[in-house]
Amino acid sequence: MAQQRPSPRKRPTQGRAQATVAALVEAAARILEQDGREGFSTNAVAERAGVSIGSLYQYFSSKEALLGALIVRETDLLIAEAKAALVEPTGRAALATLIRACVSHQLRRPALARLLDFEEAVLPGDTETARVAEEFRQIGLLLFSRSDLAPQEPVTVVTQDVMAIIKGMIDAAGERGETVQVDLAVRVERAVLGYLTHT
Amino acid sequence: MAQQRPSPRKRPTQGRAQATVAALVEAAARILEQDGREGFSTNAVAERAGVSIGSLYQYFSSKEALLGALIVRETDLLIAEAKAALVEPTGRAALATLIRACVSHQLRRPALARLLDFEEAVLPGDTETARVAEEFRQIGLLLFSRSDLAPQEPVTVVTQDVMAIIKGMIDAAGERGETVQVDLAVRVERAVLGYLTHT
DNA sequence: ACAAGATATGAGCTATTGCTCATATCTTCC
DNA sequence: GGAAGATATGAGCAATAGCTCATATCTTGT
Repeated sequence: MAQQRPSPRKRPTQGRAQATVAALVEAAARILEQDGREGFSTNAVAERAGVSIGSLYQYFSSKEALLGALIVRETDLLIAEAKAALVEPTGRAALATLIRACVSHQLRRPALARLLDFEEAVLPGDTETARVAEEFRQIGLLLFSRSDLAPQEPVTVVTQDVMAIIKGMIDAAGERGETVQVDLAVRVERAVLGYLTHT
Repeated sequence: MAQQRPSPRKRPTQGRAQATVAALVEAAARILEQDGREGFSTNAVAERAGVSIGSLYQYFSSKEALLGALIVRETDLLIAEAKAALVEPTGRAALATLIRACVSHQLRRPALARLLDFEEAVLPGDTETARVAEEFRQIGLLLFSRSDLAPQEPVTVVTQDVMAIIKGMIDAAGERGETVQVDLAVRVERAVLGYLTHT
């Protein structure tokens, strides 16, 4: 949606609007990171973005819509990284890539990622957030359907469990300020492989 | 604190206050379960508890204090169940017991447990909530210090990771409405043992 | 230069929030 | 019965929330 690119310099006016929208979404992210949900008011977001509340409501129908847009922005980022896993030759390599994507995504902005994880589960799913959630789920499903990972349970269950393990370990690590990506990735990988192969 | 018991029938007045406090805490739980954080207002809690806001503020210095009391109540429940793990003969049995405690605690009131997990991490830790958090952590530490679990990393790291795996899988399961405790416990156990033994 | 659409503004509305306090009602003991 | 403390009440305050709308400014094509 934001990725459409009409011939450049053609309608610079549109650029202004886009910049405003981007500023608002980023302001929302920063406020959530620094002050948490309780500080997340539309007035605060607008001020932080350097625009008026009027402008905020010109682009977002409600506070929730703004939060939804932020979730979509972040999840799209994660999906882009995670897709690299799909082209790996072996299931194991694919898993490692997926985990690295998740780890790097989470440790980039730990507080934000954690908060959005929670909020995503609570928010009444609008169409866009549902889309990205599903898209990410599909990547997992595809991965764990690979025969060389030999899951012992239905793929859907395995996918849910593995995603939960990854998310759980990563959230906790980010929460206590862990920053070394490799260490964390190695441990998560061990946990997931352990889950997949333990008899 | 609430567990003190002066000779019964001696000061029944105290009983009234205790009942009010309990009603308030339980009302808070129910509101959080049904309406989430956004519906969690002190006025709403008081009304649901069948008392006035005045009474609420007689026993809780702030909204956060009330939330803290709820967290303490729930964590104490979990700790009571989890302590059974400490007397198990083998490390593996202890692990299974701990996991079953967590699973049963989580599936009893899934929405509440999930929300409090998150809130506990965000809330400015007062003394009591810090106490229960530490008490629970100690149980984990004791468990994973057992030689027959043979961890490959520092115990503190193992404890954090395993707790995160348990919490992550269990939260996700509760969120999507899973209700079969045994199934879930088995899978969590496999994940944890896999993490502990995978080379 | 000008019309017209796109974009931005912010005072201000209504509703609700967390919380206080003066007052009232219980409960106990003499 | 009545004093005294414990407990309960709820109207209401200051602050803030989400959000609207009449108005202003900017941008572009002609």
